[in-house]
Amino acid sequence: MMPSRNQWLSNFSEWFHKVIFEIPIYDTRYPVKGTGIWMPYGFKIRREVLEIIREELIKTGHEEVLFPTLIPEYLLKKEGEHIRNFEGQVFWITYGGTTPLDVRLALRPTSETSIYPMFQLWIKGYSDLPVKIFQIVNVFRYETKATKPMIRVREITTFKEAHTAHATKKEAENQVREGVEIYSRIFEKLGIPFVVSIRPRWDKFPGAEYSVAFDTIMPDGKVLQIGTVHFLGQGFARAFDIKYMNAEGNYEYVWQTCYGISERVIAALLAIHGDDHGLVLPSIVAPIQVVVIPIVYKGREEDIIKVCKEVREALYDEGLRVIIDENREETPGSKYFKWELRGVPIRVEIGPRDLERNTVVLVRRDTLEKITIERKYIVEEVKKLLRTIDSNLRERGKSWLFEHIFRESEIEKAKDTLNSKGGIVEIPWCGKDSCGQEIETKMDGRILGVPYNMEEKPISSCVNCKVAAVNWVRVAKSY
RNA sequence: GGGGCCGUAGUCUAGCUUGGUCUAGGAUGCAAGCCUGGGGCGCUUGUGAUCUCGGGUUCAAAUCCCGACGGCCCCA
Repeated sequence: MMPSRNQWLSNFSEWFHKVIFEIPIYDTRYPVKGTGIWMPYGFKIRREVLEIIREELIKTGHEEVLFPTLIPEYLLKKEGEHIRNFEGQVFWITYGGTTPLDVRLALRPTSETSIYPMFQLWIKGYSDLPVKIFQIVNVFRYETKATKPMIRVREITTFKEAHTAHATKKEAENQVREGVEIYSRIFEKLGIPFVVSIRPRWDKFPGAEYSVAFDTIMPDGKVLQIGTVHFLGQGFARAFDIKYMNAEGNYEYVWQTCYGISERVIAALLAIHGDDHGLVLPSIVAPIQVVVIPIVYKGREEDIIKVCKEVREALYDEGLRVIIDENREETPGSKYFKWELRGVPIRVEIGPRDLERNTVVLVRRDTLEKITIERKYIVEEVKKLLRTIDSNLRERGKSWLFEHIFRESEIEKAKDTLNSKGGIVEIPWCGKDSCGQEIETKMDGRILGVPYNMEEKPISSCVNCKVAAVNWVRVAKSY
């Protein structure tokens, strides 16, 4: 029996709330708008995700650091475009105890303006470059729209931001490409399908020359931005006077990039693989990869528990995260629901029938398919099945995404498609900002940007102005 | 930025329009016991809400009014 996806599909918001509350993963009842508590199970998933992110960054030469949360007002205001876009959403500390502060302190909305003054001190010569650092911190944004757990929050608890500085423009542009590759690998590992777009000028990161963004499609058809990579050029370097001495003995501004991922990636991870029974977790991030459930009948308790423990040991010795749910007060059926809700990839059932035949029953979470195997093959079978489940999830995620990307060459049809099917609609675009913004209004959607790394160009004309189109552009309803 | 809706045990919810019958009903959860045990079993008993907070109207407020806080939706 394949698990249904009716509620997941038609009432995603409710599904998401219910799942994160009941497991629990994240408690939204804390009385400050837009904040929440990572509960133990959620925290474990978060930690596994962060480990993947760390690993990919460290592997590519990034070093982890930690900057202060507070930014003095004069630093936050150094880069004009940056502050103009953020000032509406900055939380300010204006008092120290009962004393009004002479210099107001901002709770960082992002860390460029706290990190780059230090770059100015650290970078003197060519040999100090490139700098590639990252930190995983909380940042604060006074969101005025309705908040949503993990997706739109006022305290972003899990903000991984990488910052780099380079001697040449070319190097920095290569770094943007590396950033995109790193993020692609991370999402691939998590089985999260994505598209990469170059954000339109009016939607780039404030202070950047251009921004590349990763988007995924949620069950309700709305698009969620799950990662961004920004080419900063020399704008911040000029504002913060970050210079190095080149071979000719002249000072030159560095070229910079930055890129970020937040807990939205966790929201996407939970959402994309889920179904009406709850979460379905890829084994790489599952806090529990295998749960052993004894089917205990009177008089056979000890035998069954003994075999369960042997199975647990065997799997544990292979480095798997495995537990036995020994609770005697709860029926097996109730346990099935409990662990399915939590997305445990494999359930092992062992009852009297299995004892007699030296078998065990494996149940895979993604399809709920039951497989009876000989007990002696448990380790190989479980490992194999975990790989199968992971790749199945990844493929299902990709199919979901591709099934929700449409192409239209006429604006009314594009709007209809977007409204009826959701997802992403690709349309031919002349490339002009004014046309782009008219398209957003006419389609009642948001332009995600033009596809990153897509060679193919449209042959038809711009959906809005009918001038020859230069690019496909992606439009979607977004979070 | 503009407009609208909502807030009752841990959770979901009835009651609010037409103030009094509410000592606030139900489900779920939780606790204890019996019974079960290969898909949320059943039964018994118990537990839990100064009706989000503050102010106002009234003889009387969960119910009407104002504000704050929190949640949700729509439009730009």
